[in-house]
Order: sequence, then C-alpha cells, then structure tokens
Amino acid sequence: MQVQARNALPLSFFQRPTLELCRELLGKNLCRMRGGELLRLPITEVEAYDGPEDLASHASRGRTARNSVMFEAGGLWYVYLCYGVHWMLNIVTGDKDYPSAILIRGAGEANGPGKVTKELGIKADFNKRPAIPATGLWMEDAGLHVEEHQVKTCPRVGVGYAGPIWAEKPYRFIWTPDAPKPRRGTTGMGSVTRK
DNA sequence: TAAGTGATCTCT
DNA sequence: GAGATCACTTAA
Repeated sequence: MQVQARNALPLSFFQRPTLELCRELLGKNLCRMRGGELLRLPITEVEAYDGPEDLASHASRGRTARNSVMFEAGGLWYVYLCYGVHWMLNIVTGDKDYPSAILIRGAGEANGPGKVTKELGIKADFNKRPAIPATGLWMEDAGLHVEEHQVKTCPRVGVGYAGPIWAEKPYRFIWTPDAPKPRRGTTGMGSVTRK
C-alpha cells in the first residue's frame, strides 16, 4: 500500500523563513522508519536558531565543520552531540547560505530534545541527510490545524551565553492543545494583562 | 542542585 | 596540543 509516505513534507516546505516555519511544524508528525516499524510522533515543541547574527546559534561565529549544514538550503537534518551525552535533532531551514535551523525539543511523549533522539534512535549518521522517507527520518502533514491560541512562545533554553538581546527572544514554540480559546467580542481586548 | 560526558572550538 | 565550553538529563 505504501501509504506511509503519502503526506511527507517536501524539502521545499523547509525553505522558508524560520520563525514562520516554527509554528507550522507544531502538530506535524516526525516520522521514523526503523527495522520495518514506522514511528509517528507529533511535534510538540521547537526552537528557532535564525541567521548569522543570532548569538545563540552555532552559526553566529561563522562557518565551521560542524555547523556547515546550517548554511545549506532547508530540508536537511542537523544532528550534533551535546554535553557528550545527548544528540540534538534540528531541521535546516531557509535558503542556501543563510544559516538557520529549528531544534526539535519535543515530540510525542518525549519532552526534551535529548529524549526525542533517544526514542527514535537518532545519532550522528543522520547529520546532513535530507528529511525524506528514503532516509528513514522525515516529516509528514498530520492533517490537523494548530490554532494560533494553542501556540505558546517563550525564550529559548540554555542560551544565556548569547547575551540578553538574543537570549530573551521568544524563539521557543510550544504546542498547547488544551489552551482555552480566547473569548471574542465580550469584555474585551483580551483583558488588560498587567504583570 | 550538581555532575557526567565527549565533540568542538579557541587559544597556545 | 591543551583547556574551556556546551541548544541536556537524571538522580538526589
């Protein structure tokens, strides 16, 4: 039947502005074919690393052997080892020569970037490979629409070294399916949230 | 809250 | 080549 790859997202899907893509990725399925078994995990949390000026990004200090894949056109996996223990899975985004990528921080039951790769058995061998079914690791459209009010943003994790400007950017996107739909028309303007 | 862990990067 | 750093997790 070969149905499994029908809704696979094409590489062109990732060749768009990173921040815009972050919202799109929430609710999409992260797919992994391993030993004849197909795993599908809905993406729940991501983080953007966008452009050469983003001081939190590996690309902020220019091109190196490790980060070179970030400079490619979107649709490739960027996988690297963190703290000597955990593999981080990123999808390269945007146009060629513009370094950017999105870190997959949560999918399915896995609620941390190191857990995602552990659950899916992802290591360095996926680095620089395209996100297509033939690779064994790709994404597909799950056919659901994530509403804007279900997307929560906040600063990225563990990037204090980037300085206040970049560390505080709301580049972390979390899918909160249970978030209440904002009332419309009533006592207005989404309440004056003073904090 | 602290430590493990090893690739990578920035100096000598 | 040596030393510091790090897009995290787990066990207290």
